[in-house]
Amino acid sequence: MTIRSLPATGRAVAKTAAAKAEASTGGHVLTRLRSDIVSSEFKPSARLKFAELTKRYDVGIGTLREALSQLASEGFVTVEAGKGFKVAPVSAEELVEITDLFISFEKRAIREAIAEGDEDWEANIVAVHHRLSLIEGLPWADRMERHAEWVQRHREFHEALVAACPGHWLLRLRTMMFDQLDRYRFVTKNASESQGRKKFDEHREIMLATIARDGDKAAELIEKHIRDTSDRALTILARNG
Amino acid sequence: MTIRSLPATGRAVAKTAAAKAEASTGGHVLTRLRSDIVSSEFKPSARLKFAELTKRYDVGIGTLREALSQLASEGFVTVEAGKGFKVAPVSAEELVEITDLFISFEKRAIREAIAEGDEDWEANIVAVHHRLSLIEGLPWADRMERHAEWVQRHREFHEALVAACPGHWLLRLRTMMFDQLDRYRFVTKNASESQGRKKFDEHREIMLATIARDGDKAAELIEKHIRDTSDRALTILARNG
DNA sequence: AACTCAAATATTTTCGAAAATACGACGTTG
DNA sequence: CAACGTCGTATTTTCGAAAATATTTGAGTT
Repeated sequence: MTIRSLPATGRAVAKTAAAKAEASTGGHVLTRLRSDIVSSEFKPSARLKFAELTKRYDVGIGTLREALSQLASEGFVTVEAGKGFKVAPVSAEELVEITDLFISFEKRAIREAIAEGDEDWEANIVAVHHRLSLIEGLPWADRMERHAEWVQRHREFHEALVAACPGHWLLRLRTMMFDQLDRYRFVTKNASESQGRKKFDEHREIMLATIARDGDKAAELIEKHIRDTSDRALTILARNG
Repeated sequence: MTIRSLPATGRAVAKTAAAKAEASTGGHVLTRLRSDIVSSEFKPSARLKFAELTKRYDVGIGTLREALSQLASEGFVTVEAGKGFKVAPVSAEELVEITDLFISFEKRAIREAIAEGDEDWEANIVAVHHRLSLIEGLPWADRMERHAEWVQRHREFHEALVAACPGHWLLRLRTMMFDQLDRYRFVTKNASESQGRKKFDEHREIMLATIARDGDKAAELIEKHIRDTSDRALTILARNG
């Protein structure tokens, strides 16, 4: 076998769970399907018919079914025996609950990460935050252009913060809630420039508090940060009915 | 539409999620597979080959694959693309973490249930507790004979306690952790008669505190109750290596 | 019109054959 | 003999035809 590639930068980070899933076509369709639900390509409560989906993603029925049942256990779709799959509905109540759960997990996880994290953990946070800030610091038009990339880097940033937390299940549940929040965050994507600037500052402050190993401050900043976004999603949701 | 059936007893409880899953053969094999993992029929870290499983459960490969991927997102099995499925390993660390998470969910859920629960909720708790006590009050030999039934009724009892909690995600995560704990509880099934008597008493006390709407007391009793079982599992786990 | 029932249609669910991939055995080479 | 590549076997992964199930349509009845 030939050498696959020289690690260009020093980014010796293990492949993420998401990247691993992408290896197989089944994992790929799972990712695409979830992304299409998050981006409301498939509207809440819409039926997901195999006939349509096989054409759209060009995969077999079996593969699709596997992806859909996984999304069902993740909570993105509902399934009723004999009646097929539907996109899970969204509601203000659910957003409130998911937000509360996510915040409680994230706060606990970051405290533990701060207590346990080593120098690599710290360095990775700085690196990933930098990547995020490269997009967030852009002129507003460019920033919006690269929204999809921003979502990815934002996720990586929050993941890096808690990566040193030793509780695997805590991280797992945290990620589950983060994924659910994505659905609601999506409605806030057309934010104002001032909102964008605010996020930029918040991320830097969170990063600094974490590096300074100030668990209380980091937890408090994160709570504000998350709740603020959720509150905006909530008002948008209320406006649309 | 004709009357479907006269509710023979007063048990007007909605069909449980588990019962719904059993409707399809896919749901059935999922349940059996999970149960076989919980009961250590398949040992932790053991490979799960399709050839073997199709014979054992007499279902097609596709159906099995679907069940296995769901168990993967529930955390009972692990999956590596191209290498198939394995039973998830168990460890003392994991037991400690799962116990902590479950207790935090259960305590929060029961407080909310006590705040929100109506008379039907109360009545159901009394009924389900009675069904549980019918087995727990049996002479020890008979009690052990019906262990599988006990597991089911024990689950129903704890589910009934928190059923009035309005947070769907909280209940969902709670159930996830409860299911995981089942794997570890299994090693404690050969308990002594005195242990059995203790559980019998604890369940009655929890039931009474809940009916009396004493959230603090109920939460405290539950924490002790759960932690006690986990601690015993922990010592057994340590003894076996 | 309102209701029932059966046939026709639409959709899901199951299954295992076929393709793709991983793994081990074995000979070859440096 | 260790490292490498090749072939054969074991296993997983994908796919869509066929069976099972749900839904709609429409003719017949009250």
